[in-house]
Amino acid sequence: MRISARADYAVRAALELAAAGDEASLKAEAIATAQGIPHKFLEGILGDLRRGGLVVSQRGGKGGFRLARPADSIAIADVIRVADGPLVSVRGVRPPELSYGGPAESLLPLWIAVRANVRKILGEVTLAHVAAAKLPDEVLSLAEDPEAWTNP
Amino acid sequence: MRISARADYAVRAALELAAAGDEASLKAEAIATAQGIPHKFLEGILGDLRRGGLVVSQRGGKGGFRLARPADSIAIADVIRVADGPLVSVRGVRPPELSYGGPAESLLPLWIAVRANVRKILGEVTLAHVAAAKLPDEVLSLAEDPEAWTNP
DNA sequence: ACACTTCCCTAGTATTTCGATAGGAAAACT
DNA sequence: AGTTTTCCTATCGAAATACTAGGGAAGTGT
Repeated sequence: MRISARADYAVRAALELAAAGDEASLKAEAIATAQGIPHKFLEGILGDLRRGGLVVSQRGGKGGFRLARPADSIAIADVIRVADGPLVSVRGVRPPELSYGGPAESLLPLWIAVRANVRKILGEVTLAHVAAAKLPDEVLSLAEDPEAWTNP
Repeated sequence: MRISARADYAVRAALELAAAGDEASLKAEAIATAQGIPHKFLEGILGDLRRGGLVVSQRGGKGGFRLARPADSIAIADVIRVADGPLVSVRGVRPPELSYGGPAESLLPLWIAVRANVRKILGEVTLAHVAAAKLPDEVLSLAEDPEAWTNP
């Protein structure tokens, strides 16, 4: 279960914009160096965010990008979906489109349960939450369990 | 956030073995046709499961594969880890090895929370649960919510 | 008008994943 | 001995991922 570089970069770029304020605009290059993201790659990702309606852009000397909506109205899940497609997929397809036979039949409800659990977190946490380092309590309590940080 | 073909296939193969009983053994070819998995690709995956100590193999005419331990002692998470590496990774690395700067600092605890939530499900559900189509109640109640099946 | 900046678009490359195929050695059964 | 099946290696191609390069379009400042 892996989160792609695209998704990670998209969220981090959106967080830089959220931290800059809903009015201010940042240049792609500034975001790239601030977050250590290859800047031409980031340009493509920002294009997706723009086409997805999450950011607006401005060309020219005083140009750059800024959020299209307030940071507390954009969930992390929104950013990932626009940049990277479905939040959770199995072999590239969404769980409801899968079909399993024989003893694997109950695998589908299992993937659905996993997806529901991921959605519950990423659909609720917004850019404003993360940028301000104030995660909701339920999320924080999950992350604070020392066992959650152990490796295997 | 994607579950790879390797992981999906590995779990389904393990489920076929679990359904066959802890004693019986199945040939790779039989598992491949039962689950519609490319059989040479599956051979490689079964090799990983063997090296990971989850299955044992036997060559020759009456050969095949069987589970190395009872099906109710093998979690879905165990199978995925052996076949596909870490359960959850960001850009290919495990969350604890990541480091974020600036407004993205709280992204790490967020990924940790997501991972903890995924673990809670996949670490608890065993091959026996799924093969018998009897998921634990907490998991079932997540999967039964109609909203969990909607697409976006 | 002109230069400069920054976004925007297309194309190209390297690596990995997924899947198919192939050849052959080792172990077990009939 | 001969068949079966795992096991190991190797390769190949298509697609996706993670970038890189170059140039055109839109905006700003002088």
